[in-house]
Amino acid sequence: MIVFEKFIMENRMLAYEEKLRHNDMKVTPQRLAIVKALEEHGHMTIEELYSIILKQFPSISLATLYKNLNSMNDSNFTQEVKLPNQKSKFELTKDEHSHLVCTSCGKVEDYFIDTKNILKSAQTSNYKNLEVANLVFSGICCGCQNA
Amino acid sequence: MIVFEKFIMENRMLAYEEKLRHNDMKVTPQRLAIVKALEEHGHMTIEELYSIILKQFPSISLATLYKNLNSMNDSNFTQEVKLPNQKSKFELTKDEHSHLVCTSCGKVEDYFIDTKNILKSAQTSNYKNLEVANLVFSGICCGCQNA
DNA sequence: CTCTGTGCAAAGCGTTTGCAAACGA
DNA sequence: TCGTTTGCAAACGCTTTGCACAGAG
Repeated sequence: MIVFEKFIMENRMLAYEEKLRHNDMKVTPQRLAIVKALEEHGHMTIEELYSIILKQFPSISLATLYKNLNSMNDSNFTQEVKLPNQKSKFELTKDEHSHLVCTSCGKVEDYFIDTKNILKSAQTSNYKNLEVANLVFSGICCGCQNA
Repeated sequence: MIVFEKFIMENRMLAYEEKLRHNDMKVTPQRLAIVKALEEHGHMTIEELYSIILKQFPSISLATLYKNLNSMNDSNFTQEVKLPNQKSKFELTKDEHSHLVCTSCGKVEDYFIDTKNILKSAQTSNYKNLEVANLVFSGICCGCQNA
């Protein structure tokens, strides 16, 4: 089973390498480390990313991290998630989804909800073609509620 | 009619003064200018606010603006609105509402939508008491569509 | 071989802080 | 009068830039 999951993960990383090349970005170890960290940890602030990657690349510079995040954001490979009362976090771009945020521990979770109806109900006389819904729901997660 | 509207506005400003005092904030001309600008212009970035207020108070400093926005945010008198692909804007705190954003001109509009059902539908096994929904809808506003 | 990416140091920019003087209550 | 606020200047922290070298394709 563990072997199987490892296989899945390796495959996913290969797909990311492909995607990087398709976006005219070279596949460097540093870049892969960023992708892998985001893949493993989900939503991360720049500092969190930096401290994780620093373990693998003690010589990596913040400038490199910023440059990479910027180019990856530009090519829509990654995305910034703006959150209330928190620093922005970054995630690998996936299908459109919403976010659940714990106001106690700050953790962010993806939530796939169909936004078509919500978008439709938000149409006004001034906006007839709303296309993107950026939804963030806040509350206390079960972990924090039990503690 | 114009007299009437002026009366309404003056009344509103008096209410803001009250609210400021209730939050242990002194009513200074600078503070009132910030409130008035937000009341008149709706959603403003710090730079927009600064350039407007500078016309009334050529000597106001950015530090004053920041200090005031911070204290007013802390007492929930104003609120920061985080937007995709834009700098944050600030608004006077009103009843909970959502935002419509034009991806072309960047304008932000309040939209009062009932979030109870949306919140309910976003409950997961990990979040049973979602309380706040931060919704931003993006599209092209009619003004930009016609142009 | 060429062009992009990396790492470093410096610059840049937005925001905050410390302090003396001004001001609101 | 007393405590808060203002304006200035300096400090601060995060992000970007320029450049020489390293590395991917």
